[in-house]
Amino acid sequence: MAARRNERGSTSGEAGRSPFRGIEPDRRRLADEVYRQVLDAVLSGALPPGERIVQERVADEINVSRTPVREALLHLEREGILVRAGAWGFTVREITEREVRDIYQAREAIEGYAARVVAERRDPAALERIRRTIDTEESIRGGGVEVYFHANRTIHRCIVEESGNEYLLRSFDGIWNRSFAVRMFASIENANLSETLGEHQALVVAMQEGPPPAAAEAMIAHIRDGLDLQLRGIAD
Amino acid sequence: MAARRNERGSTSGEAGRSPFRGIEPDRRRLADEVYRQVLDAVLSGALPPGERIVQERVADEINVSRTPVREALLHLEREGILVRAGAWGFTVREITEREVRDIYQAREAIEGYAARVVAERRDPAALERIRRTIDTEESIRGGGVEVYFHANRTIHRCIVEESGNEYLLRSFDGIWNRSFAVRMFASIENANLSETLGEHQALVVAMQEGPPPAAAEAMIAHIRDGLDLQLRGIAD
DNA sequence: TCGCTGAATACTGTATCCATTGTACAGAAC
DNA sequence: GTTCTGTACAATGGATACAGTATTCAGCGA
Repeated sequence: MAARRNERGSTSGEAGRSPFRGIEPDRRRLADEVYRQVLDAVLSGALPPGERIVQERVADEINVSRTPVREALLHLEREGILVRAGAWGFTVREITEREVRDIYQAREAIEGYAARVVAERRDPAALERIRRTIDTEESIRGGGVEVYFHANRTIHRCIVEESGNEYLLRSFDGIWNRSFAVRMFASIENANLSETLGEHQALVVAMQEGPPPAAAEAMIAHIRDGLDLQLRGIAD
Repeated sequence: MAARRNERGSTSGEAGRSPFRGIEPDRRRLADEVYRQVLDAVLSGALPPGERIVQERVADEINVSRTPVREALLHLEREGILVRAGAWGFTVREITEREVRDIYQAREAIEGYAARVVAERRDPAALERIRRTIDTEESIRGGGVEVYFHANRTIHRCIVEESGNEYLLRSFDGIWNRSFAVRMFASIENANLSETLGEHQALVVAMQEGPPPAAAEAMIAHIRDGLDLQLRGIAD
């Protein structure tokens, strides 16, 4: 279970000057590595809600000291992924239906406004990138709920990226990490997935042609559909 | 300059059960205390942008070890208040005009939607609390820019609180801390302050009577006025 | 059998120590 | 005089040692 750190490609943006690529493009702090691993474990479901997480245990598992583990867990706690469980370390935070609604509502605020900004700019390059992202991600059929949600997230994140606002993007990531963390999508049937996937191209049309507030409303309606889907899954 | 930890009052919320107030109602982690103190120093301007912040120096000043200081600074870095400055520790992050615009834009997303939610609920108690908060805060005339901004923040935060959505509130706090941190309001003239202060009651009317999207638009317009004020201040 | 008490235990929070790294500066070579 | 190199230094990242606290559980007495 060695840490994988070679994800970053070459720094192609400024290539051609030197025969050497940076000698440590993957240099990270151990704390970041631990953060990533624990978050992945939560997102993948390996650490289900309620599971106890003890600093020393984690430290032993990945062969580091408690210091970086502690930093990573505190970070995850501040993000709302973990909660302190008194004298028993941390646990993965449980989620309530109320919180599912809050998450979707916050998404409406962020992503609705991002759609509005994109519509205001009406930048052809941005719209084209969004369109291509949708084409790519929607073509990935089959593979279950996790694949679907990854595709959906990629599409929605792309729109927020194209708003060009770092603060909106940061809020987006915080909210989506939370929602993934609790695996709120576990109960959605594959059969329903295509319902919302097809709506994305309509969003692009709204951003490209409609007035900006209408683009926001289209996004909000789209997210509300997703919430209905989610709540039906919970009810079943 | 020893650490002050006796700020929390008695736990009045659940009083009456025991004649003793918890023997450690003020029990906090040192790291939180350090976080608070450094953040306050940044917000108050005692640590201006560009100022070097060294862990050991801070630790000496408030008589703790480097460990809690380290945690606090890393937390502030993740929130975007500080940036790492290579071998010179941390510094308070500078801000660009572009970022001022992004901050206001993100506020439009969050607070605009919060106003919409409040308008959708149309809860008399919530509206009444907002109205009272506005009355209280707007009555505080004089005292300079900092007082004005504190009042303004209190009013806006109250509206987001009444949306009842934890995620919106969390995003709100993150954005406002950032904006305070860089003291982006330093250049606004007192003379202009009353311009926007008077608009708040109109917001309540919009939330109480108008359709929810109109309440959002009213809030967005109000924030945009604030941005204009801010940018005029920068230009001067 | 049930409740109370006190010790063992299992954690986290804090302090301190060590290793690593990046910067600056002085001195030597060209 | 300029540039390169080696060394000193400053600051962080990580490991480990220590202290405090909350929980559990065993044992004792009513």
